[in-house]
Amino acid sequence: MAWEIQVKVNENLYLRNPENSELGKNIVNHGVQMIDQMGLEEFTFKKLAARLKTNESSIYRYFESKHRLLLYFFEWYWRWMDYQLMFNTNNVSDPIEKINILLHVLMLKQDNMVVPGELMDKEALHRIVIKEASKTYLTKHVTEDNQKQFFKPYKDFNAKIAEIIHAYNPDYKYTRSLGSTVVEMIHYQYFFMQNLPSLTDFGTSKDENEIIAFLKELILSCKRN
Amino acid sequence: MAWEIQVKVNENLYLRNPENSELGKNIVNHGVQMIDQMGLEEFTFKKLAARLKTNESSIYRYFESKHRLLLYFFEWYWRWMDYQLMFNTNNVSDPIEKINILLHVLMLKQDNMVVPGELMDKEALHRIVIKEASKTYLTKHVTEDNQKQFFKPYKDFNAKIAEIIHAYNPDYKYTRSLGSTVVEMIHYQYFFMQNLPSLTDFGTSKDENEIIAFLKELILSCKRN
DNA sequence: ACCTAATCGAAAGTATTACTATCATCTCAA
DNA sequence: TTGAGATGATAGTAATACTTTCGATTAGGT
Repeated sequence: MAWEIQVKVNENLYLRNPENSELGKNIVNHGVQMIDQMGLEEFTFKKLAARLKTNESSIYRYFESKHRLLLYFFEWYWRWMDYQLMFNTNNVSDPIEKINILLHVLMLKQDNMVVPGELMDKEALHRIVIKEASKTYLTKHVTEDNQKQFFKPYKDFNAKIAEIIHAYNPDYKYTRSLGSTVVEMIHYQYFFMQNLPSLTDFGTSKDENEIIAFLKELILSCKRN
Repeated sequence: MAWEIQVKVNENLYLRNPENSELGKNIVNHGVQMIDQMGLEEFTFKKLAARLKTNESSIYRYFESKHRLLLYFFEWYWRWMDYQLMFNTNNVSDPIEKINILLHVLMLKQDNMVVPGELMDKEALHRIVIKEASKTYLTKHVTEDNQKQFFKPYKDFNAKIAEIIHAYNPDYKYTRSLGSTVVEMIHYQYFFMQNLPSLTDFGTSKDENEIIAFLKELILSCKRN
């Protein structure tokens, strides 16, 4: 093929690069499927090994723990998101249109860049990020993991949101906090809408577009007139 | 004493009411301390039993699992918050002042109602809620737990926030979602400020009052002029 | 074709967790 | 004084989250 886009993940997250072997690719792809289906707590390397008809120890040769595998997905997701945002906002100069695109990218409602040969199930990954991502940093070793740069893609993505908000609203003081609010809330409002609907205004419609509308209005209305 | 205020927790959360015995009270009070100090994942009933110089099995007679104990704290916290909000907004009619009080209550910066004989460490509990609360509902059995009404106090508190927002801004369509955004974000922004500061605008000052200012402005600016 | 290193799978082992079950003791209220 | 309820000690279970060892297979370089 004439070109290729590759998501490059922090090397410290794995022991052996899963991209470089069939087994590695299977671990990642089936890992996403399984965590999506059974939830992070039920998921074990033993079960994954059984599904791949291999041995637990083989998986441990790629990832030193379940937590690192989750961090791998988390990194992968935000690097991919970063690319999607860059791609979809290319040649767009209107700040409001950029905000609009941002929200659609975050909700996985953009035109997906199809990468040839790419096996990662983006929808399953998106569901994992919604439900499990906060478990990557709500731990007692956040600081350590942060020093190892495991949250860098997430923080970089946030910085880009802050920039977009700044372009729309240069006098606003809380661009970073509003940015992280939007990212977290696009996931939480979705989760609440599905599971604890009275915490949202979308319990009846269960329409993701309403979440986008809510957050868009939230960002736009922060501008003083 | 002439009066007493008691936080009443859903009976399905415990096997034996911990309020009714010394051991029960110790489980609850030392449980809060330990989870605060070592984090939820490190905390076990065995360690708690060792600290109380009792046996694991005795603790299991009060709470059928660690998760239920966490839910107990979560319920307790939101019922107590509910009382604090009611108490502190009593006789206040100005909507903006109510919003202000709400944010200070949520940040534990209100005048604390001191309940005589009350042992629960509110500051430790508050830290637990910041760091561990989302783990109560980001599970595969949310729906079950929700049916058992375990999230009722949290949802009730949210409904009150929605009312307060509505009183200030009657035309606003997203009162519930904005309410849950504010509650979640007062905790997340605090956590980010301490642990992943680049996700906020408060990394340098580390000042909780700035979080309150950010959220206050966020709520107030949603009103159309 | 041959050697070597890397990779893999199988099996077993370890420490810990999250419980459950049994039983003896202790206390306190009728 | 009797007996119900609460407690404490011990033991046991199934599962998790790994680690270690070892032998077989495979792949790459000369």
